[in-house]
Amino acid sequence: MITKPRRRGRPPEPTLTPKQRRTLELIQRHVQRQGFPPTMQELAAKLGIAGQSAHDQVNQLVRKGFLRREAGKARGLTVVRPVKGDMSDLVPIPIVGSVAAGRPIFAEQNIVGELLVDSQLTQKARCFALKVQGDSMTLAGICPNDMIVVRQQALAEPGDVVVALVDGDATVKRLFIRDGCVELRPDSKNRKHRPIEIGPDTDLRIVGQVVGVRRVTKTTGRRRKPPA
Amino acid sequence: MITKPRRRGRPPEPTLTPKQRRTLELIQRHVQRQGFPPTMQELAAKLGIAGQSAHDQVNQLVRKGFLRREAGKARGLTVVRPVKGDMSDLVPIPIVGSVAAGRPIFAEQNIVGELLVDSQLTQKARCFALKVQGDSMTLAGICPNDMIVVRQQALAEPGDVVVALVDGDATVKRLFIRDGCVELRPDSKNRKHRPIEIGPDTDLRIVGQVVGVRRVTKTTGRRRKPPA
DNA sequence: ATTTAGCCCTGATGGTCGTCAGGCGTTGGA
DNA sequence: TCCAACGCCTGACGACCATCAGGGCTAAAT
Repeated sequence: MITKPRRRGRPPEPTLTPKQRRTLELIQRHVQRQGFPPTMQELAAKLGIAGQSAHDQVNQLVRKGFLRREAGKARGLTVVRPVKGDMSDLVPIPIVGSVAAGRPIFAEQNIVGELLVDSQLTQKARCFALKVQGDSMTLAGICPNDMIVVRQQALAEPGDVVVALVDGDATVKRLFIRDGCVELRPDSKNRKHRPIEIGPDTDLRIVGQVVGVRRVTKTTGRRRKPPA
Repeated sequence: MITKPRRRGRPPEPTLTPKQRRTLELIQRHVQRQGFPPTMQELAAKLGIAGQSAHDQVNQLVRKGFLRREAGKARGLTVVRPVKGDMSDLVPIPIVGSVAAGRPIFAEQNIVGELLVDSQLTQKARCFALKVQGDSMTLAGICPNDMIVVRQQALAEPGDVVVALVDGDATVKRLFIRDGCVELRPDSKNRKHRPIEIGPDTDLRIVGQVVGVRRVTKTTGRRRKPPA
């Protein structure tokens, strides 16, 4: 038999209260969206309560083992045990018609639509979507008519699949460095594609790195139950 | 022909300088280990430079598109483009001999060894390792003699695989709630294991949630080239 | 009725943090 | 040789932030 201390008064909640769950979800979302935890007052503002109340709330979550706090530090929270539920979050990125030298990619006239992608993919970076034209990167899983998600950046590292402007023409290629020279290599069985070597006279501008691919596989007219 | 503005003076670095790379790596590691980005002075301290210098450094990384900053906010950094390299990081957790009622799990005498696990797994939570005894959870991928990594916590949600003390005896089971009653169910083809229903008189204490499994598959005496 | 948990508040305090302003030395193109 | 990029510094300022102290209300258990 286990001796029970015969406590008086209201017993502690054995689970997360709705308020606590809400708080935890908010912190989680903040970390996912912003990349860092909220401060007590940011949290309080979003919850519509006072700073100290948020502090109290967080204390409970720490006590129950959902959060860890680095005492005294700004934003010193870590989500130790994520609460269940779909935290995914879609953000729109522009679909650009073409990438060419001279005109900025994000120019109004150049945007032909919008694509919703998971915010995890873009990570707050400037991104855009682009339709693939050639078959030079099929081995890298990038096929004609695919939509690729490109993170805008002027720098890339060897091995990265990039969108680049070579003397004004846009291409998708894998970037390498050989003998101190930049080289853009295709990833394709099609032998007509050859590596492009960038000499000192060539004008190379890296537009961005491919961070995602979106493909809509063609379906026949029939619906449901395709032959197995 | 592209008109060159004929700039004078030293041109900007087109890549990450070693210092910048080091700074970026440090920030990345901080985010991974602590769950939130460092402050300017924390960064400065680790780099061995002044706060403002760290600020300058971060500015460059922002300019080059590796970081994003939430201006004016404490720890307002986000790593937009992770730098390559293995950021994995092993932390030791204690291997406990047994889990029983009465004595604390982490008591010195109870620790029979150490296990190195990826810090991503533990996420700064209190964890320990435990050797599996029965075959009641084989369908959940937990076999006899496996080492399981357990995150210590007194609360769990339906569907979680937990380590629990039922009237003083430790078991690994999957937790469910039926008719408002807690139920611990085995995941095994072995019919001798039956669900345990927790009545109001049963003393249930949840020790922790199983977050990982470690198994060393037995090998024969021979080395290399086992029969295929 | 008493006690305690959960939730929320105000006000104050002191340290932390981002940022501004300005300066120094080195280095590498033009 | 001149200029600009880079890396680094000191000092100061104001806003932000975690935390303390103390209190109030309601609900649930003894």
